[in-house]
Amino acid sequence: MDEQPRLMHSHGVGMAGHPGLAQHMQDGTAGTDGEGRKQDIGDILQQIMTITDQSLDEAQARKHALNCHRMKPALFNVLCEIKEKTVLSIRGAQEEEPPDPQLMRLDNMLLAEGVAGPEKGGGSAAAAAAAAATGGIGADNSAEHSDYRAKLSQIRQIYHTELEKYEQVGACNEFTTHVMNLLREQSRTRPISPKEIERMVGIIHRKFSSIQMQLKQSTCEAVMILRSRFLDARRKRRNFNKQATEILNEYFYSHLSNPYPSEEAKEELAKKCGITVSQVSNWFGNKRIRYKKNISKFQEEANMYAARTAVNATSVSAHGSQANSPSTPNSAGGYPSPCYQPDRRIQ
DNA sequence: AATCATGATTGCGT
DNA sequence: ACGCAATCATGATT
Repeated sequence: MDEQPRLMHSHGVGMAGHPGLAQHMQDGTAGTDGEGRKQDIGDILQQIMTITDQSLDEAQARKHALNCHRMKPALFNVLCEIKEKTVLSIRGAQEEEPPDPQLMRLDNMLLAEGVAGPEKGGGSAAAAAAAAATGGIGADNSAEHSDYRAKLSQIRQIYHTELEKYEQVGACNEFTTHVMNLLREQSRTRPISPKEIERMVGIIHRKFSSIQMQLKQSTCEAVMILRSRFLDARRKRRNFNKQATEILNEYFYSHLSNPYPSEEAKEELAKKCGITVSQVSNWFGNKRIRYKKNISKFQEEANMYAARTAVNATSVSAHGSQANSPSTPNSAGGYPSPCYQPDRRIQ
């Protein structure tokens, strides 16, 4: 494409200054007036130059004629020679980029959001993750997230249909093979080295992958915006349901001397309450500080839960097996406990 | 609309 | 990495 000026130039100067070739030409064309086509190099080159301007049929015919021309091999060699010299300047140092870190980052993000994952019904994985992140029990906030889920799957669908167009198995390869065939075809009449074809394929691939990258980037952006709008838990804070808070409070007050649940305990609590482990951690963090800050305010609550666990303990004590009942005495040195005393109410 | 309650976030120290 | 303390932002209550 871009070598036209160069060819034109060589046509004007290079050829004329090649005595050997000129000689050869004259010899070759002198006696062949059988087809009635006496052409000099200029004409042939002119044909080659204008071949793209012709209609396809005409071009095809002309190409065929050119191919059959007896001078063709010689000319072609010369063209190749010239090309070989000029092509050196084209040979820009372009190294194949290894797996692009940014692209990988985008891929990972999309995968994590459930957008790039395997085709599933409505991105349920993402919805589940979202539900877990905001910490709710299904029925409670499924309505909240249905909008989010719908929008996410919309994004997902767009992403996939767009991606299919540029996927390696799709249009990219098709286009590439098409171009390669075209170039191979042209390489019979035009000096095109295999390396050039290779280079062209590289260019096409880079172009396609850059389009893909853009697609992924904009999809990521869309997902992030969606997330920030719908899932910013801080903006859309929901109180835990009563059962969850009771479970948490029960644990807290029955472990008042050491209200620091282990990782496993947190996991169990999270499962029982239908919230995440980090939410459990948050809850205990808040609870500890707020309890400590104003113990008297929590006195009533503490007594209530203490009484409840006491009842539990007596009913369970028949079995004798207590995995994690209040093992440490209340005075072990955690928080000053209200030490359950029905008579002594709040001071 | 004020105020309180509460889950989440942030900055810091360990 | 964890906990604490302060703070934010929202939900619930008055």
